[in-house]
Amino acid sequence: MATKALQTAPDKGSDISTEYSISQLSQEFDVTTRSLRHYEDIGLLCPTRRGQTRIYSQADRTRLRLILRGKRLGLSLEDSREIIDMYEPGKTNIDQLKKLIDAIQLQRNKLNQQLDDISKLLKDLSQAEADCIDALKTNGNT
Amino acid sequence: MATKALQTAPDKGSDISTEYSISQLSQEFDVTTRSLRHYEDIGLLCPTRRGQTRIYSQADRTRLRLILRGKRLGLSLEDSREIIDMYEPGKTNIDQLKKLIDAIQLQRNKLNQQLDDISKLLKDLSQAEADCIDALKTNGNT
DNA sequence: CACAAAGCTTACGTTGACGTAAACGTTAGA
DNA sequence: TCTAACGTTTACGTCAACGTAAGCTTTGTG
Repeated sequence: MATKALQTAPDKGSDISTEYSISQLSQEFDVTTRSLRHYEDIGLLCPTRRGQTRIYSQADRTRLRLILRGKRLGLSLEDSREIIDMYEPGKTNIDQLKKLIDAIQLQRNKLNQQLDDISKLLKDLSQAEADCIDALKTNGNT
Repeated sequence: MATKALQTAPDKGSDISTEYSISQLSQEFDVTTRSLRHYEDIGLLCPTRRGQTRIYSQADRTRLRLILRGKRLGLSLEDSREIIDMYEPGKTNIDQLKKLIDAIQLQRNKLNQQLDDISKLLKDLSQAEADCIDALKTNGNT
């Protein structure tokens, strides 16, 4: 099913405790609790509650991972929301599915552009580094 | 030399006119003139002037390309400044060169992380797409 | 019991990266 | 000559993504 991407491998370390407090998640992913609450404010996360206290599930944790991956790639939270929503079901409407496939292709194009950008940047860095080392050799003993 | 990365191939189309107005650059790279002036405000570009009017050189054009590439990768303008400065000379100081090499390695690590993120995202997208198509087949005739 | 640690809400503040408007100078063409 | 197109500066506005502070409840511990 389409939800597969949001399910994580059973996590053989911490078996039963498939629950996380806000500070746990905060520490694990090195984000502030403020950010986690913010992501909830804008509907990117929706932990359940025990009383007032937020309880994060495995799915929440996975969503957070996707959010942060998106951030590393320079996506806005809105962009991430779109992408994350791609993994969600409930899009049984055929037109929606077709639109979704288009959106996926669009994202793919952007990512491929990024791949290209990165490979160029890596090349440039290598060149810059080589120039540095060269300068060190040439200049290092004057 | 270390400036090599900032020099462009002689550009066999427009030979002599190695000069660009702000609107030319703006159109060519699809950015607003406001952005170009902003990049200058924060010292990322420094076109010469004819009177008051900005004149952009090939080097400026290349710097702009690097800035925009950085943006596509989600870098802040400050990050881009650091990277761009890596290509600059005037770092004849040996300690600076060594620090530079470290900075380059750091950037390389970040980029490799991005590569990893992207490949994962691409995989996820493929999976989501496959799920979509599957849903279309299964559901398309009910 | 007191009090520190962790949680909560509300709400104003901040930073980066520009957008937008006002008010003005220069130059080419009808 | 005048006006349309392009250029300039100055300066306030905006939006996303949180930071930060205030004030309050809940919970475990010496």
